[in-house]
Amino acid sequence: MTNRLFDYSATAPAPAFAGAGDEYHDNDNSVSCESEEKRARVNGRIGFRTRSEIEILDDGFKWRKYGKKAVKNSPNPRNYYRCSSEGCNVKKRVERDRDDHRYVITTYDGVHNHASPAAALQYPSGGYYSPPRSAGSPADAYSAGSLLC
DNA sequence: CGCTTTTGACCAGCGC
DNA sequence: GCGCTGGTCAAAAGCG
Repeated sequence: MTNRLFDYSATAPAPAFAGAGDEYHDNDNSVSCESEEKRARVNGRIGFRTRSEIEILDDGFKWRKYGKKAVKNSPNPRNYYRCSSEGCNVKKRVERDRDDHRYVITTYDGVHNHASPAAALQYPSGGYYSPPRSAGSPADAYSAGSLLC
């Protein structure tokens, strides 16, 4: 990786990272989503779409790719990333939007139990988690709950 | 030298 | 019971 150029046209719902992470979920509406919710049984799962030309969004953490798989839902392959920090078992799923190729769907699985290297440089206050620099308009950011269904 | 990336295969879970 | 999809691991190669 090494590309730090990202269009933060959209930003991740930082609050969800805090730990409470009760998932996103537009709630109501998807009854079929329930099974999906059960399967999740992992707290701190967030999905959001970002308008970016690159699929590797540098959110300040060091991600190591550990797998790639072509899913039937989208003609594009899905990439699986994992936080390279020891003790941090946060996983990230990145795939291009099926309808808008200029959008990438990023799904975080888990919560970082350490401050991001980049955040440490900017927020040496020993913050648990520091939101990605630059606050964009959450307009594009939306709960991918319906998307994952 | 160390770390990351890449591809393939294997396994598990769920649905029909 | 079988098939399918998704997800993860492992080994090797390349690059900085």
